[in-house]
Amino acid sequence: MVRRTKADALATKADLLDAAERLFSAQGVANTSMMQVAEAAGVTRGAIYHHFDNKLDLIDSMMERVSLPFDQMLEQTSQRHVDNPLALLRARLLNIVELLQRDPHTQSVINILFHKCEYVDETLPIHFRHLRARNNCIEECILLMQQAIDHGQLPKTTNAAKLVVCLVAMIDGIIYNWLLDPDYFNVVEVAEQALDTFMAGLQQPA
Amino acid sequence: MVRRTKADALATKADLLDAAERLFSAQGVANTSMMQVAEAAGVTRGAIYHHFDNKLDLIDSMMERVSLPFDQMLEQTSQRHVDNPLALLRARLLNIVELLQRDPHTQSVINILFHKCEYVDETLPIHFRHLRARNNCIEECILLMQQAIDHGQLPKTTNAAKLVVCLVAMIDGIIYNWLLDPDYFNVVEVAEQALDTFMAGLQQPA
DNA sequence: TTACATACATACATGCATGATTGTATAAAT
DNA sequence: ATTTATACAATCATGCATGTATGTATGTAA
Repeated sequence: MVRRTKADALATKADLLDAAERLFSAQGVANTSMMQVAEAAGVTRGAIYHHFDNKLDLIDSMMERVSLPFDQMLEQTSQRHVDNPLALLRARLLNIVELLQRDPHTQSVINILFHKCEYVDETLPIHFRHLRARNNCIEECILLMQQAIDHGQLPKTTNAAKLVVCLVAMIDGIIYNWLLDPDYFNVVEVAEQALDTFMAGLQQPA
Repeated sequence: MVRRTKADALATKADLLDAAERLFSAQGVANTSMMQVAEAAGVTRGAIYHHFDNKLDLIDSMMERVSLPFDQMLEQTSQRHVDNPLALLRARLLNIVELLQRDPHTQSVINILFHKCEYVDETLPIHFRHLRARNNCIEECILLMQQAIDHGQLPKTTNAAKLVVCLVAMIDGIIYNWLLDPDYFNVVEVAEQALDTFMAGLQQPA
């Protein structure tokens, strides 16, 4: 009804993204219409189609918003672990879980990715972003584990690639199950326990 | 067009369930219409609504079909492990993965549950079945781990409940990731590695 | 001040998807 | 042999959801 300034437009866009995050996370992507998102943001569908091409573009923008802090986290190499790749590996994986527990945006978006969005061709561009991030994470973990082997922190016979898949899958599984019922257990606690137990097991030869 | 015998009707029903399994697993539940399912089964929508109340009922029947072999598997207590609860625990979890690798029906249905179906209120009855099975599994695993502690196979200080959550989450995560890209790794191999490493870690005190 | 671009609201056209109803040919029961 | 129930096909009515096109009031630049 009214015309707004450039800053107001950005606020509207953010409102739309917030509303989408909430609604998608609560009711699922396919089950939420553009109309509902607009209403929740206090505008009409016209506003959405002004800011986003379509539903997919809306979701994509939503994802991009949280991928930023995630990428930042990955880049910061803790100085404390410069000569302790195994500890860094542990810290890296734990950081993901801690970010998840701390930031509600990350929580909603990961929840959408895991439980509220079908993994189909139509939504492929969204999942590509997710997969790329995951592969980056795996690659870095393999690198770190390899360094740990070279540093003598792990047995020479350690199969880094295979064990990193186990490790990352374990974290994925913990997040997956926690999001299903966040009151059932504490993510960070369980993740720590899981990491410690698994990494203790790494010391034993097969 | 034609009228069939009672056995033929059952065949039609099975065809519909098969078609639904394939299509849902390939394109997602929300993205697949009753029309498509009917066409894939070589009948019209009339046939579906004769055999099933609606889409949800169709999905539910689909799930029920595979829950049978799954439940059977859980009931068979291997005689080899009567006095080795830790080995039985390992065998139980590995059995799930082996069943998954072996049976394409289980594969499709678990794939639907994990990746092709939004976890929303509307589909709650479906996920309840899944959650119930998972909780049964967790409870039995806790029981077994407790027995292992009593048998002296694990340290007295072992926190069974917490560690079983880690274990089951790890298997979940492996399955989750494997279904995303079945060619990336061998489920059974990785699951064995994961179980062995984690259970080796159980021997170490915190 | 005029001209244009921006930020939406409103209205419209279209396209499925669902569920219900009805029709019908055949098996099964009596 | 007749009746009835079954197993579908075919049609219909309805309801969203999407995308687009248009209108309009306001900021913004010249």
